[in-house]
Amino acid sequence: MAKQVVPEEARRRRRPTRQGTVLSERLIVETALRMLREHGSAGLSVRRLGTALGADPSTLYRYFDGMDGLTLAIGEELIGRALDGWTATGDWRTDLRELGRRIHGAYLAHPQAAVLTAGRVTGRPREIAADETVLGILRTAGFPDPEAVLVFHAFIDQSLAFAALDAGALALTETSRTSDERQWESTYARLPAEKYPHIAATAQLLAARMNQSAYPVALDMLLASAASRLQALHAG
Amino acid sequence: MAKQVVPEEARRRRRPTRQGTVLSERLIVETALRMLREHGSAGLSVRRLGTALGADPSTLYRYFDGMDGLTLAIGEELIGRALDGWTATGDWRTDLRELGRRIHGAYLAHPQAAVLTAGRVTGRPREIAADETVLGILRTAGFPDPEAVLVFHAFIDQSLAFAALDAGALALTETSRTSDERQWESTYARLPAEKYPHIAATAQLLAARMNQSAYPVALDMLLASAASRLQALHAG
DNA sequence: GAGTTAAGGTCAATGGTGTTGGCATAAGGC
DNA sequence: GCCTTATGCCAACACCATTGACCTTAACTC
Repeated sequence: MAKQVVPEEARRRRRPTRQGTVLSERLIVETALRMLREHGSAGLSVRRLGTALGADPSTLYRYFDGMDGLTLAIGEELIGRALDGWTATGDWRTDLRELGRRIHGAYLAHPQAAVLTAGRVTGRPREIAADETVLGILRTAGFPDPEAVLVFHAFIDQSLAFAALDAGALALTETSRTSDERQWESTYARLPAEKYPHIAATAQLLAARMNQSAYPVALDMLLASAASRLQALHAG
Repeated sequence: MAKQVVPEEARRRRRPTRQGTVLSERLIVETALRMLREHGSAGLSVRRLGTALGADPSTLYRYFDGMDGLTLAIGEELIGRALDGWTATGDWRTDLRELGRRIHGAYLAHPQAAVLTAGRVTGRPREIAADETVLGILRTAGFPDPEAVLVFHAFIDQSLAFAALDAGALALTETSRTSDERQWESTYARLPAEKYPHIAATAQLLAARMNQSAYPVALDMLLASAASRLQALHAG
């Protein structure tokens, strides 16, 4: 009966596994993250995680109520890492650009976990702290509350949306990913100019661009638009 | 040997399955979409799809080179539906806004499918047509090629990224979704003003906003930024 | 129409997955 | 040192995608 999961704080007996390792929630989450990073998207499975820890796979169900609980724990760890060590400069545009890139980057560092967690509202302390920070930057910059909330919403969701999208691309199997990436050189670059004049005219530029993330550009455009809204408000 | 997949156009012999259905790529994709809508994202498997079609699961490998190929075909269908019946007005900003909303809407109509496919580059005809259309709008509007490609990339990926994010929220189980949605009224609205002044000050606005999609706002901001770039180019 | 070819269906098997119930053993409280 | 039970292990279950071998029959040729 692996139904009852004992919360980490209440854990008393720590019996080493057959191979000698002593398990803990921390150790499991960290090992899972390492496996994801090292062995790619297909790298994480309960069985593999078990053997990596030197434990029977079913043992993990004493720590998490299933694969879902494990991924949530991983996601929580990711959010925490996103803002570690950030400090404000006082310039709202600089600060938001940096924060956006950090969020995006933290998720991309663990694509498989990002795909699963980027869309969820956890309501946990570190997520709340991030929201408070972004809202504070906007309100301090002079955005009136309704405008601040609009921009905040667009900023946060855009960051998470691109994180999930770009993470999804990284999380594909090796073959799927290179197949997707080659499309811009193979299929698109060879389309007939009569039928697809615009693609044909920009084929070089497309091939050079489309395999990167569009997030930096989209982020700068969002910030530029916000800046001109702010200016309009102050002028009027 | 199920390695060779015959392209749909070259298909000559159509032998009915044991249960009498005559297969085709169209039929398979449509059945897959229906299964995704009805049974959720975990509801689609080769086996289930096979039985739903009255065919042996392995038969599907005569039509697609695996689950991946099927996913791409579904994505192609979705993007195709987005553009069905659209006509240009000639005003680039109006046209792009409408296209963006159509893409976003088409994916949200099939959230589970959108989650699977929004990140993929299919390189199939209808996707190519969509790309050609958007690029054409930008180049015709007067964006020089490098700028047109940048804006195109940001526009397309932003639309797909938000489609995937918003679809992900819709694709959650009922309980997870309402739990996520309630966060803004329960957790966030009750935070102490001393520790979270900005969230507390805007709690009402947040609760009203955060459960909608931020895509329309983000789209308008992107278009506004593009417009001012275009203006700057013509002025300089 | 008869003969030939191979497309496109089926069957059976492989090696993977998450998950669970039962068992045994040792950790920690007494 | 005893007793309880938490916790690790084992075996099994029900799925999954994918593949190779087989066989049926549609469609093409003469």
